[in-house]
Parts: sequence; structure tokens; C-alpha cells
Amino acid sequence: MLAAHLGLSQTTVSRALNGYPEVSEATRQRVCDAAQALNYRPNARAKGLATGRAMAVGHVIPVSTQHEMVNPVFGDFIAGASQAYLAAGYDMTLSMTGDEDEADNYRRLKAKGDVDGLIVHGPRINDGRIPFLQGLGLPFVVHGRASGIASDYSWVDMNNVSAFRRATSFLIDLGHRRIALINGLETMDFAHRRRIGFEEALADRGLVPAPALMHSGEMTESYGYTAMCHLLALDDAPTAVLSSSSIIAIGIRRALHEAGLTLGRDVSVITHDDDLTYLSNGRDVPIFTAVRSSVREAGRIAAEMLLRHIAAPQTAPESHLLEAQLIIGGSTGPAP
Amino acid sequence: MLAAHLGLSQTTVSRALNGYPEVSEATRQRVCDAAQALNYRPNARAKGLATGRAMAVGHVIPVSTQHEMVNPVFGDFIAGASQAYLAAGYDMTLSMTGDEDEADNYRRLKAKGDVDGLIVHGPRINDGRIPFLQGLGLPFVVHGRASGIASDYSWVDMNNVSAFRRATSFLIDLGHRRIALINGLETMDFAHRRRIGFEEALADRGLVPAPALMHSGEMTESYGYTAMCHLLALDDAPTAVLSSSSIIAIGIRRALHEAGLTLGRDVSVITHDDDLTYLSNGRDVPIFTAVRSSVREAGRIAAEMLLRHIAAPQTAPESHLLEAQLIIGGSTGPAP
DNA sequence: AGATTCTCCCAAAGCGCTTTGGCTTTTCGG
DNA sequence: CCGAAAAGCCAAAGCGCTTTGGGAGAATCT
Repeated sequence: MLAAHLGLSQTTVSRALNGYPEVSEATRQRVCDAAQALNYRPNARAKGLATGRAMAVGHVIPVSTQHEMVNPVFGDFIAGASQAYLAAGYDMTLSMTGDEDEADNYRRLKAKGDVDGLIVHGPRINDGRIPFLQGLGLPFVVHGRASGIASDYSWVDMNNVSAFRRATSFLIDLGHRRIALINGLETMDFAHRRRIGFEEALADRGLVPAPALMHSGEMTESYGYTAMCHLLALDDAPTAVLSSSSIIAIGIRRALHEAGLTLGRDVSVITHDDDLTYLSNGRDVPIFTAVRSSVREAGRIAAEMLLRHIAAPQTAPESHLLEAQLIIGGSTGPAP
Repeated sequence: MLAAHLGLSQTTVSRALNGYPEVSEATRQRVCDAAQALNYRPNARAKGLATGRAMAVGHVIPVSTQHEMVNPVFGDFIAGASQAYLAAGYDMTLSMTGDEDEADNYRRLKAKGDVDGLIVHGPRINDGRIPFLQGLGLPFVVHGRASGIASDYSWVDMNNVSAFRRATSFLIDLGHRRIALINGLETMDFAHRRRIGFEEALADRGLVPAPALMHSGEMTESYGYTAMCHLLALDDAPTAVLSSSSIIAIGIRRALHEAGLTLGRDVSVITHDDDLTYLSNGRDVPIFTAVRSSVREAGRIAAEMLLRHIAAPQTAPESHLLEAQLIIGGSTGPAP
């Protein structure tokens, strides 16, 4: 340790820097000043070796091998999480992984010992990663949940069911009867739940969901466009549409304009809105009526939760359910 | 080392695993098999301590403190880069940083020794980070360049000047004379260069850029919308617009539709297209005429370059200039 | 004043690897 | 069949920290 050039032992310096009580206030001050002056930071690897903690958390983000798509939500989630990490002095390491080698990837992270915990992204229904991670013994928090997994684990999720149920009810209240759903991939848990909310709301009013009105796919702009075009070509085209993401909604808007239809008059649209920084849906006057839930906030909460579990590994799993706001914008109106 | 339970010394096991020639093929096989069976991975921290290499690279991404915006391009860049890291056995660590503490952040990364190199994102004109990093002695590659910095450093960039020059020329060829530019923040180097390309093309044809036709701001959808609305309200509204990002272009489209104008007929639009996975501009029939350059590819190239420089720190800085393709879509047409 | 407790500090061990230097066998040329 | 080189292995040092177990001197108690 370099800072031992002030005639002190390593022990004392280490203790001074880490706030142990065995050093006098005077020497602590002296050590801290010297550290500042020399721009000294304890070597993370050595510290990690000695303490057994990596001071880092891992985000494993699955890249869909089929479409190679990167979830645009990820950047904002990370931005939220990184605040918490920064405050706690943790680093964040990222690994992208194909669907194949995921389990192996986790094992590797654990064995190499370079993270103290994990955030799991994009859970699918019955996601095998969760039982696997429980067996691994590495603290983790899931962004979302996995239907079908009964065991107890930590998660942060938004209430997809209630959000889509409310949005659907709202459309029904406006007189809409033929309501379509342009959803994400329904193997993904969040999309599965949104569909449930959608169907529940219909069932509440004695409506039955028409299979032709329900689309499921990767949430790109062109998917939104294509799906909407299909819907418009139907004999009994829907008068309202629920969209699972702002980007889909943009594709929907394009399809409507191209067909010469007016958003909110000819066809009503409600979209889910992750409140992404670069896609703000109008702060004051929202373009789209939306169920909004900030993914950035979810990131912050998930990170804080994970840090808590790293600090106290024995505590029971925690969970946090965020309620989305239903925000009325210009894209909805009474059924024509 | 756990694997020493097969009656071998640490030395031999280490050598077997790392491919040194001092062990017999037979024992090497035995060691590798055992490692496989026991799912053994050398502890990264211990290895790092012993070798002095972190086997990790850092991405420091600046989060604009004013608007807290996360660049949507980032996810795709990372996706491209991570392939290269994965192949080389490197990890990727992320830190977000406000504009303030950046230098400190780099120093910290260096001192803590948890990265072997850095990728610098979002360079600004005269970006102070570059001389600073050159002084630090940590290999780095810039995604983009910094006008005003004369010294030699490694970078991967697209040819912003020529891309916007070509796009502008193309519009002039179509008969447009009042051409607007809705640019990113012109403190950012890429936006600065795009403006230069734009102005050069105008100058080539004896046109002068009108200040009222040039906007600069953070590249969100609503910025694109607002800027376009302003332009349309002008006495001599432009007949063509250059946009610095797909997201801006979407905002432009909204403004045009709202004004009852047709894209590509009343107003022509050419946008820059980063070829983001979730915003594909139509694979076969592009919606927007665009100058396209894959940010994912830039990520891959930057990562490979960085790994090369980590392996051979003495080599001279390298650079890679990507040329954008001008892709004709439906958003351009002859001047009305 | 002597016994006892604090207060500060230090030496040394240990975290799990890599690497240097050395030692014992084989192998092989003459 | 002998000596030298090559092959294959090991013990131990060291990477930069934390942490355990003392130990010297000052402060407090009796």
C-alpha cells in the first residue's frame, strides 16, 4: 500500500480509510488527506480478494437470438439503477447473453466471483433462470416476475394486469366494443399479464376477446405498423387498440395516418408508456392516452433492493409492485 | 485452488489451464476434465491481482445532467461491443456519470484497477476528457471524435460531414432551396460535423444557410415535433428538412401530419438512421430516406480496436471512419 | 504507587491466483 | 552405458489489500 509512505503501517491506513475506531482522529485525518493528495484508491481486486466481496453487481441482459433486438427500455432502467450503485460505491457489470448459454453465464459470474448480486431482465413465463439462481446462492432481483414460478424471490414489477385492465375498461366506457391488443411477445411475462388484464376487463363487461384482434410480437415500430394494417384490413376492424409500448404506438400512428384515419376519433389508442427520456409522451399534453410507469424508477428500486440483500443475505425476498398511472391524452375518444 | 484436490500442485494446474507448455498433455487433459466436472473457474479477482490485468473494459456514459437523457443509441452500441468482449473473455463495466465528476470517475477506475481500457461515449467539441485520458495512461477508444483536439487518439466514427453533405446535395438536386436542419446539440461533436456537412453542401451550390432554418437540441421525439412546428410557421417555410436522428424524424412526421402535409410530397425529409434494432426503418422499403450507419457495427469495431490496444499498449492510435449509406425511401421527392 | 484498563498502533497471516527458480526423472546421442 | 539436455513437476514468493492477535505506552482506578 503506497500510502504507507507516511510512516504508518498498512493496518493503520486500512483502518483509517475504512472508518474503524482503532485509530486516532488525528492520524485518520492525516491518512485521508494524504490519500486525497496522492489520489489514492484501494485496488479493487486486492480489496475484493481480501474481503470476498466484489463490490459489483451484474446485469445479465438476454439478447433475443432470433431478432438480435436490444430492448430500448434497458438504457433507462440502467440509468435509474446506476444512481443507487454510485451512492453505495458499487460497480455495474454487464453481460449480454444469447438464450443458450445463460445458465452457464450465471455460473461463470458466480465462480469467477466478480459480482455480489444480479439483476435479471426480461423474465419469461416459467423462466428457468429463477429456480436456477435460487440454487446458485447469489442474491438477485428480477425486473418483472415469472408466472408459473411458485417459489419466493425478489422482484420489482409494475402491475401489468391492473394497468391493462383499467385501460381496457376505460375504452369500453367510451363505447368501444371491438378492441384490439397489439402486445409484446407473449412468452414474456409482462406481455402475458397484460393480455390477462385485457381479457379480464372484456370479460367483466361480457365481451369475448377475438383472436383476430390480438397480436403478439417483438415491440418494434414496424411491428406496430404491420399489426395495425392487418387490423384495419379486417371486415370488422377494431375501433380501439391497446399497445404494449410507445414504439409500437408510433407504428400504429403511422398505419392510421396512411389509411387516412384520425387518431382518437376514428380509432382510439392507449399505449403503455415506460416514460423513456427520449420518447417523452408530452409532459403537459400527452399525445397518447397511456398507462405510464417509469422504468427508470423501477431500476432505482430494483438496485436498492439488491443492495439491501447483498448487505443482509439472510433476509426474506422482497417485492415491489408499481402501479401505473392512466393518463388521458389525445389518442382516445368515444367510439365512432 | 480447489482443483489441487487431484494431487497436483497449484503451479501445474494453473499452467495446464492457461496452456503453458510445461505440462504433459495427459495431465493437462486430466486437469481440464476435472475443471469441467467441478465447474471450476479461476477467481477473477485473484487472477487479476496476480497478473495485473482486470480482464474488463469500462464504458463511461455521460448522462446529461440537464435533461437526464439516456442516449437511445447506447443499447445497440453495447450489443455490438459485447460480442467482441465475450469472444475475448473480457467483462464490461458501466458507469454513468454526470458532467461534473467525469475526470474523477476516470481516475477512480484507473486507480481501483478494475478496467484495462475504456470506451468514451458522446465526445463534445474540444472534449477535455481526451487529453485527460491520454495523460492517465489507460488505453481508450472514442466513439466519435472531438473537433479541436489535435492530438492523436483512437476513435471509431462515421463520416458525419460527408453523410450530411450528400444528403443535402441530394435534396438540392431535387430542386429544394429552403432546406432546414434539425440537429442534435451542437456542442456534441457529431452534430457539429453534421452541420458543417450541411453548410458545405449549401455553399457548393451558392446557397446560404438561414439561421432560422437550423435547430439544435436534445434528440427526442417532442423536440423533432416542436422544431418542425416552428419551421412550418415560418413565412418562407422550408420544403425539405434534414434530421439528425430517427426519433427526431418521427416527431417531424407527427408535425407534418398534424399540419395536413404529406411527407415526401409537401415536405421532404432525410434523417440520419443509426439502424437501431427496435426502430428499423423498413428493411426493404424504407419509410424515410436516410443516411444509415449501424451503431452496432461501430460498437463491434470500437471494442475490437480497444482489445487490440490493451494487448499491445505501445501501438500507435488507430482510427476507423465508417461511411454512411444514402438510402432512398419514401420521404423525399421533388420540391413542390 | 502499583494494578488495570484503554488507546493506538504494528507484524504477520491469508485471500486465490501466477510465476520464478529448482529439483527429479526421462530421453537420447555418442 | 554414461553424461547432458529435455520434460514434467513442485515449493515458495508475491500481487495489494483486510483482519487477527498482540504490545507498548497513557490514562484510570484503588
